[in-house]
Amino acid sequence: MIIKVKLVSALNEAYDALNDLLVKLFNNILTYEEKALITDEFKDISLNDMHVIEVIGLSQKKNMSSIAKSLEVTVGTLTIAINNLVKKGYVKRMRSVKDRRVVLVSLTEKGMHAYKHHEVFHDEMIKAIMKRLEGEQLDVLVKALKSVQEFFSTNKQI
Amino acid sequence: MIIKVKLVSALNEAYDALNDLLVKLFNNILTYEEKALITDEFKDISLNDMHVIEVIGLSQKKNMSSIAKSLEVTVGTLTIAINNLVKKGYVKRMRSVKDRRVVLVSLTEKGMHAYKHHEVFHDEMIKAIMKRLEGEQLDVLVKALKSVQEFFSTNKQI
DNA sequence: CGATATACTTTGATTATCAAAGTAAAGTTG
DNA sequence: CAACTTTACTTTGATAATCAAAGTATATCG
Repeated sequence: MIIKVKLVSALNEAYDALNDLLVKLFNNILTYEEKALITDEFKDISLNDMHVIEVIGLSQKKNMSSIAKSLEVTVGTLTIAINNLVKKGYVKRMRSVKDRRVVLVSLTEKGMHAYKHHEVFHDEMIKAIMKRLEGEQLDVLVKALKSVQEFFSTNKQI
Repeated sequence: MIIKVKLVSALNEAYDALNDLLVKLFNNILTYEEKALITDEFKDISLNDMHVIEVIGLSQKKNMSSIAKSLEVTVGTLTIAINNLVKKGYVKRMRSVKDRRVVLVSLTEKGMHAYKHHEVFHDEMIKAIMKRLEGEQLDVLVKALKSVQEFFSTNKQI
């Protein structure tokens, strides 16, 4: 009897802790990320802009459709975001020579700096997590997050 | 030598996995929540509206300033959100009799239904997460989330 | 009573977003 | 190969969320 009660209450504790943590985390991550990213050097771009920059990435030119898909916005919305980033000097636009309908987008030097700045933020967050976990706990966490992530990605379109 | 390389690469793997998972999870949870909440019954309110409803809560009347503070928006922004929710019948506005500058806000019947709907969503999400985790996974997840939360809340105002 | 503070609303501006219409290039087909 | 369809993107018009600053009404303090 007692054992059962104990088990249940441990589960309840985990339940409450999870609920509480998820709510708080969501609130904090966004405001933290915003404040961490929008420094004096990059004061003219929004968190949203930074996410566009993140998706464009350092490696190679990307077309509008694929960027829009990654960001889960319409191409029209992306056009406006890219207009802004071009105006501010973070991003270059080019027409593809192969297919002249296609617009190829890439980061300027300034855009790459912003990208690296963002990377540092992510890095610190991940390191902060890893520092606090010992040995196989890290493994367990990765597995746990994977299965949670699976749930969300498969149930995404309800 | 080999052992060291192995260790480092295991850590790197964990690092990459964590980074990837966190980014994906964050995006997916938001879209999942949005889709789960905005059903046929509550098709006229946004996720944002739902968060306002959540903060108002079931218990007692709240004034504008305290709600705005909880949501971390200006009172002006909240005024607009509340105008909408009143127009749609989710929320009631009253003047305090004690201090007639103060506006007291509470949920209508319809608002309470929406609140409960949201609660069910949270409950199902947490249960879905818990169901997928075995043994110590739950513990480690909670611990990891706690440390992340700590990281964010202590570093919040940069 | 008059000055100041507080609680809220309004206003004007900006940003993000979408759906739908528009434009231009590429592909298909009779 | 001319006409139609599809694709890739931009533009337009509308809406929502947001802020800072100005405005309004009430309360408090000296």
